[in-house]
Amino acid sequence: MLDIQLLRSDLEGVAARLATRGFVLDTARFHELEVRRKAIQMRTQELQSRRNSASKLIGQAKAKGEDTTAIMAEVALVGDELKTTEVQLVELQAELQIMLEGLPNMPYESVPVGASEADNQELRRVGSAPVFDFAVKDHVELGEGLGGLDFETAAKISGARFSVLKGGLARLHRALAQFMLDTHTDQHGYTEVYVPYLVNAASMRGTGQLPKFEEDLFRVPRQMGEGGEQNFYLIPTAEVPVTNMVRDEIVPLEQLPLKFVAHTPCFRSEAGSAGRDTRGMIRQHQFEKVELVQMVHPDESPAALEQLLGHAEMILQKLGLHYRVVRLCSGDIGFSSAITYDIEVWLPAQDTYREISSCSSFEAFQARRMQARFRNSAGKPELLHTLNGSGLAVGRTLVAVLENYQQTDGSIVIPEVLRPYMGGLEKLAR
RNA sequence: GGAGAGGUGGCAGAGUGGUCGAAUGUACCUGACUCGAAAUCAGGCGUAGCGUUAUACGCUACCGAGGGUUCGAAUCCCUCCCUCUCCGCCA
Repeated sequence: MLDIQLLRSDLEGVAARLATRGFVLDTARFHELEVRRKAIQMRTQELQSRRNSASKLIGQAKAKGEDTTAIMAEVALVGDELKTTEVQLVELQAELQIMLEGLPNMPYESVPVGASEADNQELRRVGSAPVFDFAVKDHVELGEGLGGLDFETAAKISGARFSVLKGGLARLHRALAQFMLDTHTDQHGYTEVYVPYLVNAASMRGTGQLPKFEEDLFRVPRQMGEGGEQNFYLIPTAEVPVTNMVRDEIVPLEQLPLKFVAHTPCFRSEAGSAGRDTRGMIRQHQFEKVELVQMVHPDESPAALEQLLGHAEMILQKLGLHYRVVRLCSGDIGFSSAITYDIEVWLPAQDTYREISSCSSFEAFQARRMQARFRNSAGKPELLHTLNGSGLAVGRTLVAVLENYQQTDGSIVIPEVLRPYMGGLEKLAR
């Protein structure tokens, strides 16, 4: 959520910055709502003030045993008008709130202006693509050849966009997650957290998935007492539960920065992506991710994003995988993001780079929604900055390892850093 | 699933229809005393919105959440959520 004060003081400036990401801010409507809100709020508060002082007088008069009919008749009139204006005020503020929650974050100045993926900026390539002297297979062929990847059984159990892993492949998948967690906790200073996979609507609202993107989520209806109904949502990323740990909190200054890492499953309905990446494990309804989350002092967030990006990159470097870092353009960054770097890993079978991590700074956008604050050096509560990034998407990393470490006979050489997690095994073969 | 207790400022904890944004204690800040500290004494000390661009002033809202009664609600009524204790069941 953007700061409403900023919209009030520099509406055109905000509109201009949102325009760079293809969002049209209805400035006339905002202005109109604000004018009405201001008038009604002032009137309401004036009436409340009169009612309060009159009520106080009634109390005093009654204590002395005096007659109060005249003043009570007067305050009744105030009460009648107040009933109307209070309702109007609530409605107006709700309208403003809906409008405000529908506004995406403003991109940083450094974010290249562009309309789509095609305008993203490649920053660097790290490592080099492996050279094969045979026809490479993709991860589906490799996995099925090893007898460890089974989409048919997954389809029977659940449906499309699910997978079953078996044997060495299942273990390799687990090894990757363990390796990532250990690296981030031991070497990068993150605290591991275990969090709920079902969260309430307030948490989804806090990180920006709700109200706008409900169709991307799996909703789990839940009967509450006396016909009440309240939904749980399956998390689409650990970002949601982990970032919401600080919702409605005031963190002491000396505890900053907070750095958390969590390994969780992620659930996405993939509405609107029918027909995209239907083959293999690239785009699933359920996948595992190791997520890095930081809550930092506002002054520190640009540097923290660079560090966080480096932490994610380190995993690929240790795994010996070739990748590139891309700065997303204004038209391609996510709703809540002010700046996003994607890490794209080389997939030889597709002869292309595919996203394996997305690292973003949200500035105070999420913190404002969540009322996540810290106590600054003046002792006053101030909004935190939140950041997160995948470190990394486990399923896609498995795909990358399979494809990049394949041998001519269809076996897979296990990257050295993973071998301790594989009982010393050096190679996956049928 | 059953029974009971409870949710109030950073923390503890009083308040059961009006003078309560809220006693008191504690923590914290300032000052006095002191060479300095401790102890003691005095004062201050919630969040947010609006007027208003303003750490100053005024007004408004906030006592788990939402609704209701009332001229007036932390306090009374209704619904829900959460926490704790005991019993039952259970990975």
